[in-house]
Amino acid sequence: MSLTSLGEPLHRLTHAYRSFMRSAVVDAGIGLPITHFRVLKAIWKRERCTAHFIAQCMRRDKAQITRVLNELLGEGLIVKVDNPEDRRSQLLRLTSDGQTMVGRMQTVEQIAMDHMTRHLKPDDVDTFITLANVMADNLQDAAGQDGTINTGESNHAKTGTP
Amino acid sequence: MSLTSLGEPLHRLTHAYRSFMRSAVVDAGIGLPITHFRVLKAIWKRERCTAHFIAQCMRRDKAQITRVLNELLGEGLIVKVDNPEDRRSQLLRLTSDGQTMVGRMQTVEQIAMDHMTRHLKPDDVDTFITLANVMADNLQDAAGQDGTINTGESNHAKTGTP
DNA sequence: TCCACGTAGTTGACAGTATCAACCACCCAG
DNA sequence: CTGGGTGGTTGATACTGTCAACTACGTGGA
Repeated sequence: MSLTSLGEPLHRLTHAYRSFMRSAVVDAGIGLPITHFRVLKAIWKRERCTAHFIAQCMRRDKAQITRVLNELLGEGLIVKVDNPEDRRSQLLRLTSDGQTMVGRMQTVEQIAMDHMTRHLKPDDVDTFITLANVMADNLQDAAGQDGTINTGESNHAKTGTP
Repeated sequence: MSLTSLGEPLHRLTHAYRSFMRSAVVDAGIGLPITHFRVLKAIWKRERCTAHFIAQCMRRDKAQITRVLNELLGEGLIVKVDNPEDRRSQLLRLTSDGQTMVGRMQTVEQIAMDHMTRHLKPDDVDTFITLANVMADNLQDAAGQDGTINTGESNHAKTGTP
């Protein structure tokens, strides 16, 4: 039965993670969905961040990004400022509320990570991350052949802070 | 900052996997969402399977399971038969169409797995599965405790499939 | 210059996934 | 029989993901 035994553990882990994060976030009195936080974090990490960049690095539809950004805007967590290099786009920046929010969310995420990796050695966590990235690259590579996204760079969003 | 870098690779892999599977399924001319397949597979694997069992083993809300089952029923992929041991529930069984569908879907899933684990040693895949299961267990353990998350450990009913 | 084409972002529509709460029918212990 | 627990259904709602059409702007070539 080991044929398909990769998908199920992956679903299980993802579901457990999302579920844990969601309730932890609610417990912390934060009314922010996970995706919103991820977008917020991307803006926080990236100076000169545009909606396009977020859509690319998260491999999400730009439509979804637009909507998330509008909600973050409505919550006063970010602002858009004109991009002097391209009038079609705006640069995204955190407000001070946004910065505070990132801090709070990261605390929550840290707690989740601590629970998640309990009894695991840092080495194991590292291995996991590496394997996950390799697999994601493999899949995106394979999907790319079918005529999907291919904008210049190949896949190494190694979570760096450029 | 590498402490919190577990969530992103996980999201990335999950998204890539779901995305790949979705389009592969569509390419194969199968109009069945992933969740439906997972439920179907659970029924296929489990003799004497009930909705409750599926909800438990997938950790999903029973409401969602009900709806998925109704759609599978509508597609003629499963049937419900009275459970002689409990008149509240019905046993779920695949029709021959359902069996065929499981076969087709598994072919697709196998292709996804092959792509996903390209360049990886079987050992690596094994390690990944083990780590994913440990983390999922950790999170479910932690979520099992109530609200405020701050316990050592007192409960470790691994409920596991080794 | 002007045009055609590409790109950044927006909007609408919809499918799929997840969760909560109320509810019915049944099971079981007392 | 009665009351509390359980399996399943239904309604409501929110989150996530995707496609297509559209606006406004950027760029390269005639």
